[in-house]
Amino acid sequence: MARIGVPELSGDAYGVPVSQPPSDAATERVARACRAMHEVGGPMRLADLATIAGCSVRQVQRDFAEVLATTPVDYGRCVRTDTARMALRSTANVTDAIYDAGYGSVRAFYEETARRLGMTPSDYAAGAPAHVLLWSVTPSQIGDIIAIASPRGLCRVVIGDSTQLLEPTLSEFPGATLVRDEDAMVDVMRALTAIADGVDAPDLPMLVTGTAFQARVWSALREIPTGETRTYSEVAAAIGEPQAVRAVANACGANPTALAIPCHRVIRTDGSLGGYHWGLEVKEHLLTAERTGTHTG
DNA sequence: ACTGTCTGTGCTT
DNA sequence: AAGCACAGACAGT
Repeated sequence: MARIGVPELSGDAYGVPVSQPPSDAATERVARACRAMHEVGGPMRLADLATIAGCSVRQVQRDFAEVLATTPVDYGRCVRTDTARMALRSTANVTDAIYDAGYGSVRAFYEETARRLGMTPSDYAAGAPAHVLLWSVTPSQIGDIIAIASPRGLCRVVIGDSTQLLEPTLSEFPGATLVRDEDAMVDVMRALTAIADGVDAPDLPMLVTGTAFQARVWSALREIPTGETRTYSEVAAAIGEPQAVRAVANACGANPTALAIPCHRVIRTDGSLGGYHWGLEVKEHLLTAERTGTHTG
């Protein structure tokens, strides 16, 4: 039976397919390239991005694949749809907003955003190449953990009472064939329960999609080490948008893969917990477990 | 391990 | 036909 993840990268204590955290140099190059595209408001030529990043074209492509799990052009398109979305929110003139965002025609906007704006990340995942999605559920200290994955990575992780949550969670992927497969998912579930126990676990390969902004927030969250926390303001600053504190909080709340993207490690500046989609008791339990270090190795 | 060069494929104009 | 994005393979450090 197919295993989840990237077998050739496996080989740590959990036997879980590991995607190594990107290097600082790669993250920095990607950040520079992204900043440039945000200034332009859309995709840029690869050669220009390479100049800005200070490396070869090939390296830019590799960095984007590694850090953001996407390509430079695709990221640029996300930026452009984000730009259009903002513009549409603040103006009544649809046509001007679409042209200002960098689309050559209203039709081009609808052709591109029909796939992006109109779709939730879950819908996108269901329509992605992997039409067969595997799922599993396991009990843990913080409640049942339900995980759904494609062969390319985790798509969804939810926490709670499986008798209540299972049906609606699986229903989020109406276009996919969902197969319960404990065998293929065993290592993934082991890693997720480790995180639930407050134990450090390797990064899991993920196949999630969101807006360009959400992608930046989520990759920033993955860099918070086990046992540490950041404030919403700190995360906003880390992605170069110090004023976007509320947007960061929203992106945390939209995290499709609980635990794997550790949004529970983001708290308020005053030290209070802030919010958590799966219940504040769960967030508190996770942070306490991580802080007291149940680390077994 | 990280990076650049070369190369083939596929898409768009 | 030309230009471009992309990713695999390979070599240099």
